[in-house]
Amino acid sequence: MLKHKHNHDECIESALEAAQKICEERETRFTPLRRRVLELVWSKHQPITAYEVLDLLSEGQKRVAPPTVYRALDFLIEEGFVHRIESLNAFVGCSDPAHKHQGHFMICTKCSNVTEMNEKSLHDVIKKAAKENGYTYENSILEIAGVCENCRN
Amino acid sequence: MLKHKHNHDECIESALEAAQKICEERETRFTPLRRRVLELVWSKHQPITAYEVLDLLSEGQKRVAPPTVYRALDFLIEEGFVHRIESLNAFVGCSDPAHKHQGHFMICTKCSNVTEMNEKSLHDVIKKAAKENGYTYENSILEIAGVCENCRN
DNA sequence: TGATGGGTTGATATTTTATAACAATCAGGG
DNA sequence: CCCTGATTGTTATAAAATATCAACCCATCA
Ligand SMILES: [Zn+2]
Ligand SMILES: [Zn+2]
Ligand SMILES: [Zn+2]
Ligand SMILES: [Zn+2]
Repeated sequence: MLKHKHNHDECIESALEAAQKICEERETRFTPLRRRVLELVWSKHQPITAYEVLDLLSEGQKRVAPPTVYRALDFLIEEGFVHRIESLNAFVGCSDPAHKHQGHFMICTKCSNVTEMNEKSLHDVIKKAAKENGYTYENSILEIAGVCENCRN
Repeated sequence: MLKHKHNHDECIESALEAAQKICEERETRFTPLRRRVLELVWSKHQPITAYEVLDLLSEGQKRVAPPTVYRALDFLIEEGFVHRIESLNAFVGCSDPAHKHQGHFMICTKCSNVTEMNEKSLHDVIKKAAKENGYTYENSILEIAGVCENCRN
């Protein structure tokens, strides 16, 4: 269950438009394939595996091969339009692609919905912890498993 | 490079003894296989993959099959003697097996050494963030990538 | 024009990581 | 000893990701 009902088509559309715009700014190539893969990642509005993307991408045409999908995903991750959820081997669209970052997520163990946290304070605490332990911070993944509000009711 | 030089044999030995003791308390079975796998996980004192464990375990005897290793690792993770590092598909011995928890790690991108953080404050901040976002906290993984003190020099 | 070169995609094969399913063995209680 | 449940062995397969090389696209410029 999604946290809030919303027009998901619009939601996808705005993600695609944002990506397009950012790529123009950065002069990187938002090719039809990359656009289509980003659309498919958003289509589920939940974590989606590379092979699920592959299946969707292959519908109504010759089956594509894994590298096609992985390369597109690599690009989208590199640009910050998609995050990889390590604990699920799955991918999810970024809720704030304008600002490059690694994602901090909460994952509902009942419904599999994922919420991205864009909280600077949390980010700062993590950076600080790294520093205190003598590490020069590069990036981090945080994946919290729990039960979401909807699923508790 | 390890942060501090130490007698690694002793280090392994004490991890094994601690595990043995905990299993006696819990009345779970610390079989020779499970003991051996835990020993191998500790032997590297760095994240080790399941198949590396498999190779080591197979030395000087008939090659064991993957399920043998994965089942032992499952047990050790369940008991809290080993953590899985999601971003590396690898496993590492827990530095504080007496208190069950999921691990929070820093991973050096130069030397691959891993430091486990057993900081309650960090744990509390993460729990708090989950609560604020409407989630009932179950557990979490945190994996910070950075450069360790040794590797900066 | 058409050669050149970088970036992208296609295609084939393989590697790496993990699990399913069932048989054999072991350890403890009656 | 026999039964039972847990553990381990064995075979096969699934799932996730990558290596490699060929084909294609397209902008630049000789
Ligand atoms: Zn994001
Ligand atoms: Zn839920
Ligand atoms: Zn630990
Ligand atoms: Zn290092």
